[in-house]
Amino acid sequence: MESSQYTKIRISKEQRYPTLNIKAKRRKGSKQTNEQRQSLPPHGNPFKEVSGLEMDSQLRDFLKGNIQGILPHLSEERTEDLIDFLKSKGVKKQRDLRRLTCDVLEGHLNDMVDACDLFDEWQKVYGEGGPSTSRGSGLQSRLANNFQQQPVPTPNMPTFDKDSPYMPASVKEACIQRKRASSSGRNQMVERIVDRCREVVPGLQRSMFNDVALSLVLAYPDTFKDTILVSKHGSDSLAKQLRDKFDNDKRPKNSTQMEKEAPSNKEAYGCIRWNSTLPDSETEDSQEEKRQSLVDMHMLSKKEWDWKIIKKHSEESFFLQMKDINGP
DNA sequence: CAACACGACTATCGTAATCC
DNA sequence: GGATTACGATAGTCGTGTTG
Repeated sequence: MESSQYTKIRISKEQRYPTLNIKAKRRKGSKQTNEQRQSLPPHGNPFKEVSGLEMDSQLRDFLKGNIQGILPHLSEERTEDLIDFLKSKGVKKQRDLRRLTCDVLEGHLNDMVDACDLFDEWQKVYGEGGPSTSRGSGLQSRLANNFQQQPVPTPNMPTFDKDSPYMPASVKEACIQRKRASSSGRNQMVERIVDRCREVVPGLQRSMFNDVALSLVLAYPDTFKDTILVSKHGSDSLAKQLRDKFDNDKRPKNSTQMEKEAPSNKEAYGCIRWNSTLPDSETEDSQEEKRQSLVDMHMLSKKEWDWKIIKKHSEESFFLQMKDINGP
């Protein structure tokens, strides 16, 4: 049941693109995706790295401002307490903040939402993609066991791991035990991830879920990787599941009401309510002449097409077109 | 070198399948 | 049986190779 559901959504690329060939695959490497084509704003770091931040007072000031910026409701006392906690976890530089998981933060704050907000913000700003200034630090080695493999963050997209509050308990357990996630757990996870992304990513596009899926598959291959591989990375099913959820959520909830409000397709195309009266300025012959001129134009090469005439005659011969569609 | 063909990919939508 | 999920068709864009 469960496996068949997963198999069902795995569409072979060869099935979908029967003419896929090696030559084309070779080109793939240099291909630019649609989202890459779009000129995304640079992922700037609002917290400019300050040299000498290792100094205690500077780091404290930075952390205080940063935390209060993300969690303005947090009291002075709790903020100071959190700063001490962060320092105890080996945070020596701003970028060390990216090493803290939701689980670790929630353990101290006892607040899932606050922990998640901090985690998301720090991942967004100091995500794994950037160069580390403290590789091999005590913190890193302490936190390294939290992941089988560090998830790959996508710029502007939140990062999800087994400790994320958006991960259902059953899926988290599956990740830990390196087992397949249950169908219901996986669906629940997909729903939560899509919700969260929609919440925090302005201008979210379905293609952005490819990286989220890839990130999870890389981190937890036993739990999420396709059993029947379509591509090398094996994240196609999960990516499609996320995209489909995103798509389906965009649809109107009350389809029956929408159907009542919207005209039927036939009516939308004017086939039922077509006004069969010939315009005053036109005759059957003039309509036929325009039709013939369009046919003649079609016989020519595209270079010779006169678009002004095509547009004009197409509009003016609307009566004849409708008559041909609807009959006399 | 422009025009064209083709492949890869995305977004959208209708609808079948499945879930609850 | 309604709601949700997933499949597949279609249209469109873009990059690259081929052709005249």
